Amino acid sequence: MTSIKKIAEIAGVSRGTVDRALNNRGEVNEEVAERIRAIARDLGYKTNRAGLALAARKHPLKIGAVFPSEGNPYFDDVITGLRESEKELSDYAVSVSLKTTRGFSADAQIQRIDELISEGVQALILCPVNEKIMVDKINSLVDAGIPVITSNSDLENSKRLCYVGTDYSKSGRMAAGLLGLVAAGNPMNVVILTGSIHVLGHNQSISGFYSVIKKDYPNITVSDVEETLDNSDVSYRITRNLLESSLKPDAIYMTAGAVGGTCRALAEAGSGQSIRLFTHDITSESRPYLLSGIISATIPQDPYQQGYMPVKLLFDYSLDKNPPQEDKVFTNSYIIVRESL
Amino acid sequence: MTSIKKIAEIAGVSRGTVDRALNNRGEVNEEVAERIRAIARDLGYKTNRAGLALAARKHPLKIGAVFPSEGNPYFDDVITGLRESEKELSDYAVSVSLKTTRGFSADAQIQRIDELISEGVQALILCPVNEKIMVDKINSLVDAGIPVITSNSDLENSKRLCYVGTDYSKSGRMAAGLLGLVAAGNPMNVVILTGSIHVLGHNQSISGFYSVIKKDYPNITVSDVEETLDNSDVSYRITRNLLESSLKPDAIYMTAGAVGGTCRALAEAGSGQSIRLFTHDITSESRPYLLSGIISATIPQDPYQQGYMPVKLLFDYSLDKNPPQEDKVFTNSYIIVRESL
DNA sequence: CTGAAAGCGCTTACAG
DNA sequence: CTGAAAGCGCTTACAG
Repeated sequence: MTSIKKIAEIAGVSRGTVDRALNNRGEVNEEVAERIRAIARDLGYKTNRAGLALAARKHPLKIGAVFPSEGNPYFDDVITGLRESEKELSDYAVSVSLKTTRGFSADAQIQRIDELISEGVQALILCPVNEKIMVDKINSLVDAGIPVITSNSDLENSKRLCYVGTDYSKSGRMAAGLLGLVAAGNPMNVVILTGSIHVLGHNQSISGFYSVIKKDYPNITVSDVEETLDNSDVSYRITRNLLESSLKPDAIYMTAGAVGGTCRALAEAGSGQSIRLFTHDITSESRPYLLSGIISATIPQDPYQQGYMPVKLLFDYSLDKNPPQEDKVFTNSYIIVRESL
Repeated sequence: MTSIKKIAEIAGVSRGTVDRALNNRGEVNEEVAERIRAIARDLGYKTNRAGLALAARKHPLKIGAVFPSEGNPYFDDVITGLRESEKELSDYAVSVSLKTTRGFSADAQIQRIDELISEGVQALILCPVNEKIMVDKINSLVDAGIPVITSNSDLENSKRLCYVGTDYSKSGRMAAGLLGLVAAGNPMNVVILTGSIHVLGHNQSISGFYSVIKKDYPNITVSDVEETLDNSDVSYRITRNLLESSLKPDAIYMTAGAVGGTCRALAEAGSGQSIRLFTHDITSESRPYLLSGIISATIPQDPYQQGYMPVKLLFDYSLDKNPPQEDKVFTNSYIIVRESL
């Protein structure tokens, strides 16, 4: 293992100079710097994280996070991941300050961000609403030297470092694959309940779903797409209507939240009702319904990692200033059934 | 953050003494030790891994691993996990030396273990065959101060530190849950192809499978259980026979390997054949069959973690000598379909 | 039984 | 532009 010390000896300079050269801190003669870099390259130098971490304790890293988690159990696991990551990095003087909002409001998010900035956070994790004003906010933060990672919901056209979250299109394709499996070639009529047609992710799930049934499962038809606005009162009402409708669907596919309302309506209709429900995610609210069989199967999208990864990535970035390998870090989607719990 | 230095100041002793007291190295007056421990407790002292790691570089940790991976693509991901873990810990002077065997032979495994010991490894990761002689070997290693973690396959009655791997019973239950979902209340006749009735894990999968269909899916019947011995020639032949049999099953559930042989037989029978195949794991061999629809769905068991976790756990153990929280660290099982790839 | 000192690999004022 | 030194938190011979 090559260390800075060894390189310094070989180059005949001090360790400080090697540090400056290798980390492009300037203030070093370009010829000397190039010689040092060449030696490092030849010896396959890799900076040692333990040494780095120890030195970094003199300048702790404060990370801020803003999530619309109030009243939304989906984010429970995201926050667990966030805290676990913080705990694992506590030896490296990393701390995470979390602010929450209820619902999706750009104003509320910006307010929380400003609070965090005044607390002195040096990096941010955001789950931004899809509005121009948030793009501007993110860009001005990044310009001011505060790196931003988007989690769960992306703003592609902003200067965020990267996105960590669901591959919504793939999740939709998987849902279609699962329905195809269950339909087994027989006709199946599906109603899609989506969150909002204004939310990019939800639309991507629907497109993914359609792309697969069009290609592989002509026996599956979608008779309706309705918005729940992630509101369980709305999803309850819609589901009640479906149950009474003359063209009762064989299955419901929910791309987003408000799962509780639909489950409640199906549960009230009793075990005789024959609509099968397929959802994403698994929360404290939906869990009992998977156990009781109201939900046939669900496709979670690793919310834990959506909290865990951004902290790690911002820490890495603070050390080496190299942006993450991937512009979009997709979390795993996988199917679970009652017996998985 | 409390450090050893701070505790030393408060206790009015040297850092060396604090270190000895907190890590039970002996050679310290019991009253002084107790006072130091009390201070550490009150201040919520947690040893800093970065400092620890740096000091540990003077005594690098060499871990040995023995896997029956030759000719068995299942272990590809296990080894990827092993190497990734090694890479992440390289700053902590951890290295992993891997030896492989072809097939399951206690003699071959013991020979590899002895080679590793003579290379000076200080801890071992094993995927032991289920034989008394391996229990004895593990026990004598542990008695000699070499901690052992079993991966993928356990020997519960040995002195291994812990097991990392599949919850076979749960995997079997999930498979049954999935078949129940697909059967949708209609009669379904299943043939189980297992690896060997002498392998504990395979039997646990079968029991798990039965427990669920007995409780929840009376419409599912198991007409036959056959052994493939993880040999694709055998599974090919069995599957051919099933295809020609008068009581052709609706589905095959494979608990173990030899998936390739069954897939080949089903593929040769053409798309008109109506047997649906459910398996565990996903390998370079089985992947194309999931893509082409020969395999309806599969339940991998996170082989990557089976390599990744043991290295981390042995490293942690080398630092603090505390055995892992769990006696059995189960890796995740989850259902994937073609669209998951 | 205890302490002083050196060292793991890195960074960073400070002095020149 | 460069070096010497101190320090992050821990461990460990060595001396007493």
